[in-house]
Amino acid sequence: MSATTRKPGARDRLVAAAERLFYADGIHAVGVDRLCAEAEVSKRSLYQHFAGKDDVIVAMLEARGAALRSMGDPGADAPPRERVLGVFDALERAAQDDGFRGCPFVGAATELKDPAHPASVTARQHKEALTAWFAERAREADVAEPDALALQLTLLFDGASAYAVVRGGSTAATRQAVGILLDAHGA
Amino acid sequence: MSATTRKPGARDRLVAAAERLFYADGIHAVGVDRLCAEAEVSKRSLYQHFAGKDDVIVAMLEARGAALRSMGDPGADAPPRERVLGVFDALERAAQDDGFRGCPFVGAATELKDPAHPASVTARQHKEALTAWFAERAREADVAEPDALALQLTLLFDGASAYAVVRGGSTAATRQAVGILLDAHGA
DNA sequence: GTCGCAATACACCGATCGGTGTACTTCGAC
DNA sequence: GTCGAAGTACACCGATCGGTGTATTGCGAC
Repeated sequence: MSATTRKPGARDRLVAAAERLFYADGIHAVGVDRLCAEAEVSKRSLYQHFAGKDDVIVAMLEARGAALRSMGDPGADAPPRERVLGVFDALERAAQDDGFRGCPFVGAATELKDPAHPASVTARQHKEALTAWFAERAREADVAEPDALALQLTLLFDGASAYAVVRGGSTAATRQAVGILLDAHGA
Repeated sequence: MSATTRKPGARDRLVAAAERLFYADGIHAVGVDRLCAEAEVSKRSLYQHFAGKDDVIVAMLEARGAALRSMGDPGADAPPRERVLGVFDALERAAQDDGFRGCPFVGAATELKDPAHPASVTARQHKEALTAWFAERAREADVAEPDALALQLTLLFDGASAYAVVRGGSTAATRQAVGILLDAHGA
């Protein structure tokens, strides 16, 4: 028990339920009643912990972000190229699952539409963090244009996510494209 | 007035309103009341032309598809490489608009979640058509692996769309990546 | 033991959801 | 002139939406 939070409690269960339900069925499709029921938390408690549904969405994305940060990373001692490929391997693995619904951040921003929504801001920050992580690996590999390569890898990442959502599963063409870009940039 | 349709009528106005509203605010966020109001069509008429809201969604995607088919295509007499780049130029132009909300097909499939939903099927078909179009251009350019290249171009297309939605605008890295892939495949 | 906080149960709010029933108007074809 | 199809107006349905008010309970700290 930390100094700020005395109990593990209801808030965490709400966030966990939000991660599951919002991802599986969509943010608009899940009402607060169902969310509370699934979390086994009273509606009143929800509004003691959060300002409203929008606030729950943000908390859910932040929890997702923390969990996803080091998704398929083999570790800092591995060569940068392997670490980059590890991320795409993890995505490919996740995309095989029937329950895969794409990147939750892109999904939230897409469904919310409003770029000024707090959750859209969180989504933007997460994507920028992913690109920055790619750029660090590119610099470690002494790439001439690390930022351009990082952006392109992010495009492929989100493109592969969209592919999985719309068509199901994954394609070997993704990994090939990653290799081509890496080679072209001299990584 | 054609032989099949005697009047321009209410159905077209509903589809047009659906294209605008569903794209701008999201499918779940727009109710049938608002849809009818915006189309200046009575609610009763909607249910005389469509089986339900889901049916309107499908019709809206089909209309979008027909409009988008030859989006930025300079024409069949242009070299295949230019025609491919033309599509990405059109996307880049569209992404500059403040109202850009990504590919409507990916957006619909993302928001609907259910892959069995008729609209999800329509979305899948449209994406497959785009990939097939890329593959035709690749074959015209005598590429060794036309299907792989076509898939990769589709990944970049959807990745760039997601980029615009989450971060706003477009990036020059997209066009560079298209060039790299085209070169690597010998197009 | 008792105080205070976290959490609960549950009724309730106005608004909106997708969808329907019924009666009326408009208008072109014949 | 009349008939049928297309469209409109509007009330209505049960369900659900996000959110609140009120009263009660379980439980650890002191």
